[in-house]
Amino acid sequence: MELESKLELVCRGALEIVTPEELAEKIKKDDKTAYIGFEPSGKIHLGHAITIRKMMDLQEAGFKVKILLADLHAYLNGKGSLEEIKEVSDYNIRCFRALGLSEDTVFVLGSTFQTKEDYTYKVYELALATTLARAKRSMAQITRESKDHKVAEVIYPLMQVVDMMFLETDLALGGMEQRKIHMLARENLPKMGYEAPVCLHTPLLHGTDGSEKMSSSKGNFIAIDDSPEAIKDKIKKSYCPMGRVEGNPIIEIAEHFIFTESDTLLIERPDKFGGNLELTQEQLKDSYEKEKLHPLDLKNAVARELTKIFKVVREYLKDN
RNA sequence: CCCGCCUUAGCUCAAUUGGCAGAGCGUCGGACUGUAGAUCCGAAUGUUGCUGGUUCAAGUCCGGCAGGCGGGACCA
Repeated sequence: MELESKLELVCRGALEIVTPEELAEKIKKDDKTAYIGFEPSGKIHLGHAITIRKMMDLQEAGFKVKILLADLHAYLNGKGSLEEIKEVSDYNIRCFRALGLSEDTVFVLGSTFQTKEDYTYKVYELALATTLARAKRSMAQITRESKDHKVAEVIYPLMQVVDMMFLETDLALGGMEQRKIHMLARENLPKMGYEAPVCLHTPLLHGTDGSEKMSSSKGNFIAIDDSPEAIKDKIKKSYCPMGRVEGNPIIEIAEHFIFTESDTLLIERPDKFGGNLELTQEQLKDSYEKEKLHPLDLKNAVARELTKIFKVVREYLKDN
């Protein structure tokens, strides 16, 4: 693949790359590794899927992909006992594979290396270099909601920074909520003798309730293995203001999952509402904004396509 | 280690001298919209942190334990 097209592929849909210049250099390397970490979660949803798809782009561009099942991080974030978390992580690996990552994807369970002596010393070293305020700030969008803040909360970002070093990361991928931790990494890894990774941030998907972020804890997600009925039901219940494209979860789903696979979306609607339409992404946004496309018609079309797109995922998970 | 205050619905908090455990938010359902939301109705929700006691009767009083917050003490 040409360098230019690799770059284009990697950057497609990214909200931010720190920095594009460094990426252009990294991408020339023969051996290059991209990493992302996930706290094991009971449900893998569309938000996760956006980053996994980006990882697939990176694989195509020649990156070796490492997925961290951050069991200790989940533990530090109060998600349950280590044993429960490990169990969920096996399910998560199946989900990630189902989404289409290649066979040579490396899955790493965090606790297998995060308790090693040299790792621990690096965490301490970073702990000494990082102010409390900075560590807390980096966790603002990640920490489980609670007013009783635990020390665990500030250990978490430090470990994440050290992870990048131990996983020999050239590129760290994450949603925008990861950016403050990533910046902490870029600032401090060089001080510890490790070249800072390029950071690539994907947009966050709004929750089906219209809130800032889709997250399993808030129950405002569509899971990648939701049944067609559940998908339809959740989309029907979703926040979707007439004429408003900005922050509209249904429009976002169309953008990220439908128009990435096909150029147009078929809107089926009764003749009395204008009959069927076939729209490109631009046309869809335009008609929606002008209120020429009704939210319900949009929802029906999105639910139909989303069900189709995730059929292979549901089937993979049934058989594996 | 000691002292004080706190712990009630998913969340924030009420509950008189001990007398049927409530509200707001959220959730769910209905109405209204050709979606959702907003709005208007309606409903559900509890081992009152755990435990022992006093009492006809304990969220409330007494003891113990746990967790949280604040202070004190210890620092040869």
